[in-house]
Amino acid sequence: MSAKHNQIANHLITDILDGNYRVGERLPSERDLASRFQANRGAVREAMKTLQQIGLADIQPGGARVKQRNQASLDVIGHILNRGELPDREVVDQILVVINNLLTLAVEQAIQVANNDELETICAATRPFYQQQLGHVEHSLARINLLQTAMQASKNLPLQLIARSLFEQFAPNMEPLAAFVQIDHTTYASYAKRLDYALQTRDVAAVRETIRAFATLNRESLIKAYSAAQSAPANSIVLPLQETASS
Amino acid sequence: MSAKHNQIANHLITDILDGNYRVGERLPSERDLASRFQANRGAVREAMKTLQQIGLADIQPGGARVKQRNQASLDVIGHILNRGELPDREVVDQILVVINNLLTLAVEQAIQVANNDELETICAATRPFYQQQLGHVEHSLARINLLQTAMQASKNLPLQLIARSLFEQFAPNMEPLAAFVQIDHTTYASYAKRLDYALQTRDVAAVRETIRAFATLNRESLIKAYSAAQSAPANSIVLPLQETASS
DNA sequence: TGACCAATTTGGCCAGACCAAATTTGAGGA
DNA sequence: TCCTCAAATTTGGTCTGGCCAAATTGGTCA
Repeated sequence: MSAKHNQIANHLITDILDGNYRVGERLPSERDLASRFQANRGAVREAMKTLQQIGLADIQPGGARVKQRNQASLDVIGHILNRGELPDREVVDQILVVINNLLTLAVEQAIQVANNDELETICAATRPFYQQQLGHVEHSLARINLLQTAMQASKNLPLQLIARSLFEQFAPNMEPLAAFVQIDHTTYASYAKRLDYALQTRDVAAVRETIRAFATLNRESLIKAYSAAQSAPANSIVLPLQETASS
Repeated sequence: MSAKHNQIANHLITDILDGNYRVGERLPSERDLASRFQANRGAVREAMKTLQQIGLADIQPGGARVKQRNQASLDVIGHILNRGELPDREVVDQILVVINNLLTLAVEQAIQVANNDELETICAATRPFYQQQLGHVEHSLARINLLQTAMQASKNLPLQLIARSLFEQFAPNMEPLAAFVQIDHTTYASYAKRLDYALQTRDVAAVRETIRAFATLNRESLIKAYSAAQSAPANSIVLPLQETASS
């Protein structure tokens, strides 16, 4: 499917994240990797460049060396989540904390710098939660929309970039859990209503508190989803609606 | 100095950020760029890969197209700050807001998850501010250390990655302003002392308030620095201690 | 006018080669 | 025996030239 240099890059990334190379250790040379992957050195070169920009390897004349994970770029998150059947629960929890925090900041900033019309766009994004009956997919889209709208209204470019990068790596990797997520529409609706009101009154404290409530709700639903997913056989993850099939 | 593909990449990045290519517009072909920069296609190829991973261009068979700035990766920030004599004041302000927020979150998390020894490392990082006489450089290093220590203690990987990426793009680009920054050591010391105490008593509200105070202080000193820098001729930026030289 | 098809352009990849810097190695001296 | 320093090797950076498949483009035909 994907381009060859991506295959190579992904292979190397997986190897590094799996700990097959120790930090500071030298990666095989480009020529070596080229013969291993039966590829041209140019393709390997591009893969190495990916590693470098993800921040997993420091590549210099003389050899490429593995860097520490917490010295990497934000773009590793997606690859870290991508390992294993389910995304790492701890990292997911940490991401939720950060996203919640960024969303709070965005709305706070929006209240400070946005005019009524711009603020109204955020309010509009809260309404689907309590004015409509949403399916799983629509609910998810509505949440994404709320996040993006808030980021837009904050007019804070770095904030937008961070939220985008983080979320784009987060969302697709949560797919395996999606089928196990139960959404408490009623509670969600009431929180959304509160957020809407808090925004219109530009009540920062209420906004902060409401988003915190959202976060708690999300976190609880995620915990349940993990429990459900882990108690289900691996082969039923793709088809959670069917009976437990034979191995 | 730098590698050729970096020169090409920087040139293209500057062009895009300067608006020489409209969003959605197709970039020149790799072969075209290769002849323009008198370089090999392979080098251009690596430069294009940089653009892609910075998120400024979407590169596909058929042509590479310019993306919107707010759809880029966090790694554009450095390049955005790098344009012009002084870093863009508005973006700098936005970054300070975000960093302040991330620091607050980190300390909050640390208070939640870190044991006393780990929390003590943050406290230790506050002490240089009020137990020692710091020069400009040492003061700067102490601030960096405080930030990093807090991130470490938060044990939140995404948070660490974001803060690191953001700060590493921010700090070097503030260099042109460094000479104009006046540090209010006395106030800084008193805030540091408050933060130390708040940490030891695990008082989240006090921490939050103190960091906000820090942020205000930083912001004010930055505003003054901009005023000073802008009133000084361009050629004196490098040598701010000398008399205003002839144009 | 609009749909369809061929020619061209473009990115992806490959082969082999040269250079400069870094690493490794080995020889010589203390 | 151990250290030092220079030679040989390895490694990344770049180059030339070429082929392939997908996307774009332009012209043709209905």
